[in-house]
Amino acid sequence: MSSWRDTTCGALGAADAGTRVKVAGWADTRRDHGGLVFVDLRDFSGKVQLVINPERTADAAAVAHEIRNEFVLQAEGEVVLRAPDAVNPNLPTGEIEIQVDTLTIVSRSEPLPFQIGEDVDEVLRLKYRWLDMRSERMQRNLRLNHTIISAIRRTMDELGFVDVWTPSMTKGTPEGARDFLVPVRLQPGRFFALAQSPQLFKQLCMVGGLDRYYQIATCWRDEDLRADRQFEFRQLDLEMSFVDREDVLDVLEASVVASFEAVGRPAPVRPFPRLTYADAMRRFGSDKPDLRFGLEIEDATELTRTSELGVFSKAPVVRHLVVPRAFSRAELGRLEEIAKEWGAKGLAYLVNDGGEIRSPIAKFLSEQELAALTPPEGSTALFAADTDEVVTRVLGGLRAHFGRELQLAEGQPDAFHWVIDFPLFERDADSGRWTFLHHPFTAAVAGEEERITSDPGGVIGQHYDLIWNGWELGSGSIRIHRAEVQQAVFATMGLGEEEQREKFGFLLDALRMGAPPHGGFAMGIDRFVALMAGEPDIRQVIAFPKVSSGGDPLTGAPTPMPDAVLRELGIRSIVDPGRD
RNA sequence: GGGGGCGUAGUUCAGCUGGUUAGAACGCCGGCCUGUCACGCCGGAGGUCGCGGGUUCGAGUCCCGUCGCUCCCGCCA
Repeated sequence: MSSWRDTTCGALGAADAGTRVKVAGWADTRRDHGGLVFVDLRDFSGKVQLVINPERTADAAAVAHEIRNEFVLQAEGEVVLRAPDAVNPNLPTGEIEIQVDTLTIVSRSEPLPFQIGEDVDEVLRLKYRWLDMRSERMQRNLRLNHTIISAIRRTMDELGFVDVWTPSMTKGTPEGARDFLVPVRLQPGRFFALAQSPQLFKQLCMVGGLDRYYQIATCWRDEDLRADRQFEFRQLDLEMSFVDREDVLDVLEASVVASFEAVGRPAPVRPFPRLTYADAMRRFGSDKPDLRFGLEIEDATELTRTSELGVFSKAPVVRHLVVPRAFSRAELGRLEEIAKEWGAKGLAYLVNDGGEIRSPIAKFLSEQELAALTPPEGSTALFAADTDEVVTRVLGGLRAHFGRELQLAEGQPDAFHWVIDFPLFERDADSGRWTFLHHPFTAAVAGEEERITSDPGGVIGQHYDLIWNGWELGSGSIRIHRAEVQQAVFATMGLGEEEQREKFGFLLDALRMGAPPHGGFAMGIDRFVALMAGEPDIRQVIAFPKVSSGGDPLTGAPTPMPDAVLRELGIRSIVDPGRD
C-alpha cells in the first residue's frame, strides 16, 4: 500500500465502520459551516464525505477552511456510521463518513475555467481536457472504451488470432482517402504516408501463413471531420485464411456479443440479420439504414404507369414513403426543400387529415389509384418520381430525416444487421470511370470473375458492412487471392500494367507466390464505443480528440514549422500560415 | 468547396418592434454559521456583447464582411 492512501473513496461502506483509513483525492465540494467542515472527497472510484470537527482536531480544522474546489487532499481518520437521519441515499457511500483527524493539502487549484461535469462549450472542455476527464461522463466513457477493447482482445485470443504490429509509416495510396504525409530527413523530398488502414499488410500476413491476424490498429485519414470521424481513429482490424464470408461474420458477431457482455448489457441475438445491398437500397434508400424503425419505401411504379399525371407515368420509377403524420402545408414546403437538396425536382404528396385528403395531385389520379395510394388517417404519403438512383436517394434521405425528426428510433431495441452482396464497381460520377465501392482487393462472388472485365457494373462483390442503429461500424470482404483477378480489377479501374506494378507490385508478387484464400474486416472502435456509451459523437470517447476544423485546442497543434526545419526535409512552404 | 446553426461576465444563459448605467444563476472574493451533502445567510468584484466595417440622433439588437465552434452535403479505397 502506498504512503498516500490505503483505500479508495468509493470502496468504503457500512462494513468498514470502526476502521481507520487513509484516503486521497480531489475536493469535489466543500461545505464550510464555520465550525464543522464537510468535504466530499472524490477519486476515480467515487466519493466519500469527510467530516472535520474542530473539537476533535484543531489542526485539521484550520487546514479545512483553506480548502477550495479541486484541491488534492489526503485525509486520515475513522470510518463511522452516520446517524440514521444523516444518511445520504444519493451517495453510494452515504451510510458512512470519515471523521478526520489528519488533513493535508497535497496540491492546490486555481479557480477552474468551468465546473467539472457542467455542460459547457466543447472547445473549452478540450482545451482543459484534464479537468473534463475528472467528470463522471468522461471517466465512464474512457473506462468503457477500455472494457470493450479488453473484451475484444480476449475474444480474438480465444479464437486463435495473432496480434501483429504493422507499420504506421507506409506507402501513399493514390486512391481512397487523402494521406497524411511524413517527410524524411534522410531522404529529402520523399514522403511516407500514415497508414489509412493496415489493409495490404494484413493480406501479406495471410500470404505469410499467419492464418489469423488481428490488431487494434490506429488509422489516419486526412479528410473532413464529422461527429463519427476523426483524423486518427482505431479499428479492430482482422484477417483470416481459408474462410468464407460466414466465418468472418461469425468472428465479428462474437466480438460484438462479448463487448455487450463485458459492459453488462443484453447482447444482440446471433446471427445478426442479413440484408442485401439491393434490398437495403430499395426498401430503405440507404446502404446503412437504421432498422430500429420501419418506414419502408413502397413502390408505386406499376400502379401509376397509366396515370394521367405525366411526372408519374413518364418517370422510370415512382415510389413513396408513408409517414405517420398529417403534415401542414408549411411543413410540406420544408420537406420539399429537403427533397430538393437530395436531388428531387419536386415532392408530390397525399395527406390524409382526419379522412380529408389534401393533395395537389389527387385530381389527376383515378379512383383506383387514389384508393391504393391514400395513406391511413393521420398520415402522409410522399412521392418521388425519377430514376431509380434519384428516387432512392431522395426517399432514403427523407426516411433518415424522419427518423431523427419524429424520433422514430426512440426507445426501440438496438438493431444490428449485415449488409451483404454489394456491387463490386460503380461509375464515378465525375470521370465516368469504374471505381470500387469498397476497395480494389475485394473478391467477386464465385464464378463472376469473368465479368470483372466484360460487365463490371453487374458484378456482385463479397463485401459486407456491419450496421448498428444506422451507423456503419465497419466493413470487410473476402479478398482476391489470385494475381490475374487482381490485375483484372486494376485494369477495369483504368490502371495500366506499369502503374499496377509501381503502386501494387509487392501485392501482385505476393499473390503469385502461394496466396491462400482469405478475408477480413475492420470495425471502428470509437464508433462502437460511442454508440455503446450513448454519446452523439466519437470525441466523447476519445481522450484527446481534434475539433471539426482539425485542430487540437489543448496543444494548439497543428503549428507552423521554421523554414530551417523544412529545408532539412526538402520542403518549402508556399503559404503563410500566420504565426501566433 | 457548398449549405444551416451558434458566438453577451470565469461558466450556462436572458436581453422584446434599435432607446437611460447590459441582467440572472452558478463559480470567484470577504464576513457569519457545529450535521451539511447543489449547505445556508449577508456583502463584493467581475463585460472591448467574437472581431472589423456600415446604416442610424442612437446598435448587444439591423446590414455587410471576417474569425471561431458545430451539424450536414461533397469527401471518407
